[in-house]
Amino acid sequence: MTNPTRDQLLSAAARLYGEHGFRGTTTRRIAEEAQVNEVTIFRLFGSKSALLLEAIRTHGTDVSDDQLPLTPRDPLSELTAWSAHQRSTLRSMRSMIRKAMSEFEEHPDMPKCMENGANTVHTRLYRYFERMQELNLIDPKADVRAATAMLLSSLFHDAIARDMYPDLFPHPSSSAPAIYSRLALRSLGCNLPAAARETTRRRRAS
Amino acid sequence: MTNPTRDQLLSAAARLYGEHGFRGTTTRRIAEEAQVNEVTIFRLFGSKSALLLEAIRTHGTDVSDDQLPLTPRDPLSELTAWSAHQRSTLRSMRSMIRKAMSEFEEHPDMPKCMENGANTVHTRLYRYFERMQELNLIDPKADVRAATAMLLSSLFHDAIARDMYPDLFPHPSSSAPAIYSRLALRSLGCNLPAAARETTRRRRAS
DNA sequence: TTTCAATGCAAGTGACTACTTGCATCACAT
DNA sequence: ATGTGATGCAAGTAGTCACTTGCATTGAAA
Repeated sequence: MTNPTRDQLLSAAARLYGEHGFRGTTTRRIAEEAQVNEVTIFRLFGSKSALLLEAIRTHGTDVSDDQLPLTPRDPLSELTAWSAHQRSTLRSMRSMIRKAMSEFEEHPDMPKCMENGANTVHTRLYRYFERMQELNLIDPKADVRAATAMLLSSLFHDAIARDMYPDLFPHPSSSAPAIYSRLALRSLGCNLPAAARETTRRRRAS
Repeated sequence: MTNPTRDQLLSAAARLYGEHGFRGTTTRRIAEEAQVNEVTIFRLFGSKSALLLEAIRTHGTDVSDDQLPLTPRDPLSELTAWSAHQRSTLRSMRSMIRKAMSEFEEHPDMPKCMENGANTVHTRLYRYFERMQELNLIDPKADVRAATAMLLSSLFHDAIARDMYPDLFPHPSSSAPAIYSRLALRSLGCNLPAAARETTRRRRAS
């Protein structure tokens, strides 16, 4: 059952939360943004908190359509595409993520709303690397869990902090997912087919 | 010239900022924490903003004593020690960092206060890897800038987010700096002396 | 002792905030 | 036409907040 007023309020709240955080997202602001009367917020949600919590739940667990195949065939390009996609998603949500993290102590429910999304992404990548290990595409002794963490940390940090500290990240920005993916695979001792390896080398020469 | 009232206010403000952010750090709270009268804030600093800005400047650029040598001798252990130290520093500042990042749009000065610290750390690590490259300790073609970014992102993310999403990071926490360092060196194609490599393998078997 | 600077105390100002209340309007279903 | 639910409007409540003002106190220096 769709209710346009509810939806308007939820998306307005989510957007404003990303801009102003919990305290700075006032009920007056939300009402204006959603073009409804302020009292409607309390009629529909009971309180500002309840509205914001539901807004983050709705908009904060947007686990994007996953593109990592179950069976790795061309790891570098698969991983690059997936990384680019994840970074883009995180980037589009960066303000909200920053706010939720910031308010961990005062509103622990906020980052909590995003935990499922984060764990899902982590599990997907971890499985992919495990599968690669089973197929002997990487060093059997490689620390797959650590590489997973490292690649995700790079994507995450790039997504949420590049606009603040641009010099800390690889340039151009569009190449960063490929760069991180290559490094991650390399740290895993990835044995690429000779053809794929030749391609990689040529690209790096240019 | 030291002024105890000023110092008290600055450190109270910095601490409270880490807990409550800009808006949630009220002048009344600061005064109470510092055990001074609220009006003193305006006498000494003119406004809440000015106090908070100076507090973050004072407490937010704590670039810890650097332990990376100019000439790499034992990269894995040097890097591990350095990483552990950086992570510890970041961890101790994590609430403040989260707040400052969160408030980038509304108070861009806050993350700005930390930029020098971040760039300094980045430059140190980058130089270390470059030096390694000059000494032929790593692949001459390795992307040193990318590996720098990747290791720092891992340390950063671990420091500021482990308490929120513990399952995303390597365990035990105390081993994470070593794990990240190993991966980073590996991604750079680090040629460790045979003895050092043997040691590493034994440790992983246990 | 007097003076002066630093700080405390108390009251206040004007603006903001989440939320409530009572009445009115509108659109849809019966 | 009537009834009902959803929403708007307007006013209000009680509390919070950064900041100001006037007077008082304290400690150090001359």
